Amino acid sequence: MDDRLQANMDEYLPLRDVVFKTLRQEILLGDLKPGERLMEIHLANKLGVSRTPIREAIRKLELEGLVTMIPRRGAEVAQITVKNLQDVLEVRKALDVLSAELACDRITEEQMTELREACQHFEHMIQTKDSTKIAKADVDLHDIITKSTGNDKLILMVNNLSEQMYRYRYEHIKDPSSHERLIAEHQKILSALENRDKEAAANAVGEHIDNQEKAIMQQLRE
Amino acid sequence: MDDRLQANMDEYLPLRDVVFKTLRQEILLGDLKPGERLMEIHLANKLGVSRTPIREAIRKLELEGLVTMIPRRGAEVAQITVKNLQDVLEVRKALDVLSAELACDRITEEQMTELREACQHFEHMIQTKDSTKIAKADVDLHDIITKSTGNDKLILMVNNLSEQMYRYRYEHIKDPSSHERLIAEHQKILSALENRDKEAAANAVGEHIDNQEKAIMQQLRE
DNA sequence: GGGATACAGATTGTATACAAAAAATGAGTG
DNA sequence: CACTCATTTTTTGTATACAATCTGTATCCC
Repeated sequence: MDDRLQANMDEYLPLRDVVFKTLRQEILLGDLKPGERLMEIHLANKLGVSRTPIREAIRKLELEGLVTMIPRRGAEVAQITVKNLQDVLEVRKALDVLSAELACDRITEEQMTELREACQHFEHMIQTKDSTKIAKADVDLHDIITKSTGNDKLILMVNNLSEQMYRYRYEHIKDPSSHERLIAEHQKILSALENRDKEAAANAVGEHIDNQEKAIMQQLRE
Repeated sequence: MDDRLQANMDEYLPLRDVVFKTLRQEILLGDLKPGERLMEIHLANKLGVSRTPIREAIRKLELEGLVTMIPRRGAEVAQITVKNLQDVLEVRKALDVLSAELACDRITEEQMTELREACQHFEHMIQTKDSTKIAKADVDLHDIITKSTGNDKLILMVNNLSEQMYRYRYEHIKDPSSHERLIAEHQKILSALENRDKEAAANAVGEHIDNQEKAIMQQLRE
């Protein structure tokens, strides 16, 4: 019926995973708004599947913290409070700093090259003024650093934490006044990694997150 | 108004959550061994429920990294490798250090008292030589510190990470030769928090985890 | 004997049916 | 008019049914 869901038959994906990714995307992009109820039959009809895959997807979203379960009332998109965001950012800062420190020790020359390219690519995307592209370039850049630690658990957790802030960070990136600062901060991180200077890397990443926090909090006051 | 009614209703737990907790416990305690297949009908019969709650529980365990999914073959208990444990410990160390630092700023006098009591209780439990009790006392003690940060996300993540090592830590605690060292380390952490000395606290917790890592790795070589 | 193949059983993936609870509605009463 | 209580509807929670497919085994052919 809805072949949108079975796009590539080559690689089989259970419907629950398709639904999971779809719903997560919609939440992160703000398509589904905080507090909005996720009703199973409704979603099932909308996506052209039965309730079973929907429910299994919701279980994952629940553990990821993207939806809140109310017993016998179902799921709703998690309400993100200021306190909540601060908590997430506090943890994320610690883990991103850890990433940077580990990366100093472990990043390969190949990955360094990749990182330099990603930095340049980011600057190009800034010039396009296309927020979606800028956001993607930013994510890609940070992914390279995280991946270079080789710590799978860390990669998983940092990704998860980052995702929780996508909707806000996206708005933040829209603001052109921050663009120059972002480029400078990336540059700082890059050169710290090039010198394999853990302390500098930790400081640079720390500041980067602090600024991000300020921007998000500023934006939340509206 | 009907807050009391709701409070009474809170005792209800969906079967999926019961199953989730049960399976997780069995995995963490080593009752279900790494590589073991989790077959839905079998588990459903064993726990006296249908496949539906089992499947939903497995989806959560999957996201938590406790089971691995093989498409169209089902779930199996995640194989824990040395690399895997090192990854978890690396992250955990960063978060426990963060906890200690935040606790220095935020712990209340009441919680400090609680912590002192927990320390004494731990020493008493050591004397009983009952590993289960010692393990519980140890968890309680660390929980107080984590909770005192007031960071809900941090609390959640540290708990999750700790749980991943329960099976190994338990064996570690059985070894009486480590008991004196554990007491000394707890004492060190306690006094650092008493003096609200972030650096000392961070160091003490860092060493604590390092030693734990050594013990677990030692034990894994058998 | 070795290997390909077809069939049977087991197991997951998905849909649907049924039960139980919560929310919404509406009628009756003070 | 407000308020309560019963009834209906909606929605979740759980169980079961059906379909797809993977695995193992036995058989047949070379």
